[in-house]
Formats: sequence, C-alpha cells, structure tokens
Amino acid sequence: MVPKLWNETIEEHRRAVREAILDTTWTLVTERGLASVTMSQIAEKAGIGRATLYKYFPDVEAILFAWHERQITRHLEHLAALRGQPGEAGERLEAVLEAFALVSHRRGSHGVELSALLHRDERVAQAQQQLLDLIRDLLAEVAQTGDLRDDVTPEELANYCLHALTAAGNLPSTDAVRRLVTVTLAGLRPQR
Amino acid sequence: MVPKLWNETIEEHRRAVREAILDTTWTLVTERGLASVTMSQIAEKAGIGRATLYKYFPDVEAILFAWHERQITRHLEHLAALRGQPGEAGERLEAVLEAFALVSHRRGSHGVELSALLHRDERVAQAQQQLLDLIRDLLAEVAQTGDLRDDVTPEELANYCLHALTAAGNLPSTDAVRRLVTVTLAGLRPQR
DNA sequence: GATTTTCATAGACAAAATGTCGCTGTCAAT
DNA sequence: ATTGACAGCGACATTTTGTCTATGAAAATC
Repeated sequence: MVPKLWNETIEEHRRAVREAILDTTWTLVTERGLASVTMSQIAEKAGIGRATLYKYFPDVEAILFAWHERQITRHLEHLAALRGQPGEAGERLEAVLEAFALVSHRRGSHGVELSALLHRDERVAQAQQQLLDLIRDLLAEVAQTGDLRDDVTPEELANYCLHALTAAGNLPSTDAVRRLVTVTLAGLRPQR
Repeated sequence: MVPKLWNETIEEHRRAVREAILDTTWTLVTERGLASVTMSQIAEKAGIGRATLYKYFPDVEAILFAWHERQITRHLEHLAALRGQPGEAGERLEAVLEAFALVSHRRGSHGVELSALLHRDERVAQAQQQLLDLIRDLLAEVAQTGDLRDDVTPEELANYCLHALTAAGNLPSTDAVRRLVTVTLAGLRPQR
C-alpha cells in the first residue's frame, strides 16, 4: 500500500502515507462498520507497523476526523467554485444547493453517519461553519434582489438549507434530489 | 446505582438494571465522548460486574442502539398523540412538526450525532420509518384539503420535513425554532 | 415446607488492542 | 564524511474484551 523506499522527498512521503491511512480507514469503516475498526487493523491493512501508525494519529477517532476534514474541504472547493461563477445570484444559489444535495446523495447514509458523529471536532466544526458562511453570504446576495423572505435571517435560512438538503442521502434517484432542491428553495421565497 | 438485593419481581429487576445501563452509558458518552466509552467503564459506573453487563448487551454499540430506540419510541408516542387530536389537518401537521423540531432543539447536536450514527441498526431504522410514516400520512391528509403542493409525493415531502427540522439542533432559541417551522412549512405549500 | 430448577451475578482466565520506549537505518544539512 | 533529525518497527506493560464457571437467591415443583 505504501512505497517501502522513499523515492520522493520525505515530506511527500509522509503525505502519501497519511493519505493511505485515511483511505484504508475509510475502506474498513464501510466494509466492517464503525465500531469494529481498530488501530491494529488499519496498520495491517495499510501495510505499515502499528507503532508507526501512532506517529501519525493518536487514535481511530482522529483518523476519521482527518478523513472527514479532507472530504469537507474538497466539497467546499467545489461549491466555492460554483458560487464564484458569473450570473444571477438566484441561479448560483440553486446551482450550489443542488451540488450540495448531490454530494449528500452520493455519500448516502454513510457520509451523514460520520459527519454527524464528528461534529464535535474543532476543525470539522470550522469547515462546516465555512460551508454555512458560504450559503449565508449567497443568500444575502439573493436578498438584495428581493427574491428572499425577509422575516428570517440569512444565517438561519442557511442552516435550514443545509439540513433540508441532507435529506438527499435517503433519496433513490437524482430526479428526487432535484425535487428536494425545488421544495427547499420554495421555503426561501418571500411569503405573500 | 442498582439495588443489590432484589426487592421487586425478577423481571422488574432486570428492567431496572437495563435502564440503569442505558442511562449510565449516555452519561459517559456526553461526558467523555463516544470513542472513549468502554464496556468496563459502563459496568463500573453502573455498579455491576463487567461479566453481568455482557449478559445484557454484547457490546457498546448495542447499548447505544437500545438507548436510541428508547428515545425514538418516547418521541413517537408524543407525536402520535398530537397527530391524533381533533382539528384541521393543517393545524395538526404544524403541531407535530413543531413538536419534532423542539425535540431536536432540546437534544441539541448530541442527539443528532447518534441518531445518524445508529441509522444502520434494524430496529432504529424501523422506528425512524414509523416517524416518516406518521408525517407522510399526515401530509396525505393535508393534500386532501388542497393545501399541499402536488408535484412531490408525501413520502418525499416527509423526508424533507424531518431533515429540515433537525436544523433546530443548531438554533439558539425556541423563537428561532418557530421560524424554522414556518420556513419548512412554506416549502410544502402549493406553488403558483 | 422441602426440593429442585432456573437464572442473575461476579471472579477468573485467555486473547486482543492499546499506548509507549528505544533501537535501527535513511535522509538532509554542514 | 559526519552529524542531527526522524521514519519505521520490535517489544513490553497495561487495558479492554469475551467467555467459562462457581455461587447463591428467586421461582417452581413436589
């Protein structure tokens, strides 16, 4: 799993080992379930000594934190790119929300499982906050155009959006995800 | 923690021990976090022998499953009672959704944490399904009155509701929870 | 009322997992 | 070429786990 001899620089090597640990751990979690994953198993499957593993992470939870942080960061980059594109604020909002819903849909109930479990972690919470900020700011933009209800703050609406869209994890088809986005957006519009 | 001598019937005693195990485990989880909770700790804190604990539950995960099942059952009874009261379908829907949101609000992020983690369990999934069914049926009733959008099935709308309302766990005040319910309901109404 | 059966409890043991220390060998800087 | 830094891992003490068995109290039977 991990190159035995260091062909690259040492820093690059450490990064590669770290990645391998993260991937291996995630594989084990999806295969055997969360509770049965041990440091011993991870080390063996990753092809490194158990003591070495402890040089990288203090325990299984820390590995899962790191894995989840990596996931969130990737998704954040994706969503930030969508948000930064040219166009109407309303359209960009829809694009971002749909992208988030599709991510939730792909990872199914597994991802939700962990994201909830790991909420307590400092860095994960921070990444989640960035996600919330991104939506909040976009909602504030939409508010400028008058296409947003004004009886609830963008902050609270962003919180509503993220939770509502995690429902995509339970849906069977991408069509259903589309409908979910539509419904969620309907909650945001100004009320007569 | 647990009565040493059996003053009650034996069945009653077992139930009491079981409850004590559930409560103790939950206390430990909230105090020290999920990963650090062991069967040894639980047995010690509950005041029973470790081997005895294994007669009740095979591992920590099973205890958490049971705890969560108990929680869901309690909430289900509460919500079912609200649903069965007399009155307009729309009003009962609002009452049920608000009650669910308040439950999510009270347990904060902790409860959500676990409810997600434990989704894989058979019985918990079943209980969650009952919750979904309850909302779905109520939504179908509302549909009869024409106060529900008809481009999405009650099934999917129920899924949307439950997830959107778990956002209450992140909210600071019950006023904010009220607003969340309002927004969520807005997503359900027929679109012009 | 005496007995037998049932079963809750916990002591004890083996196996597994954990966390750490120290030695070995490689990389990088001087 | 020498040396400091550090990745890797063997090995040990400790903790946790899972199970087996003995003890004794409650319930059932006679």
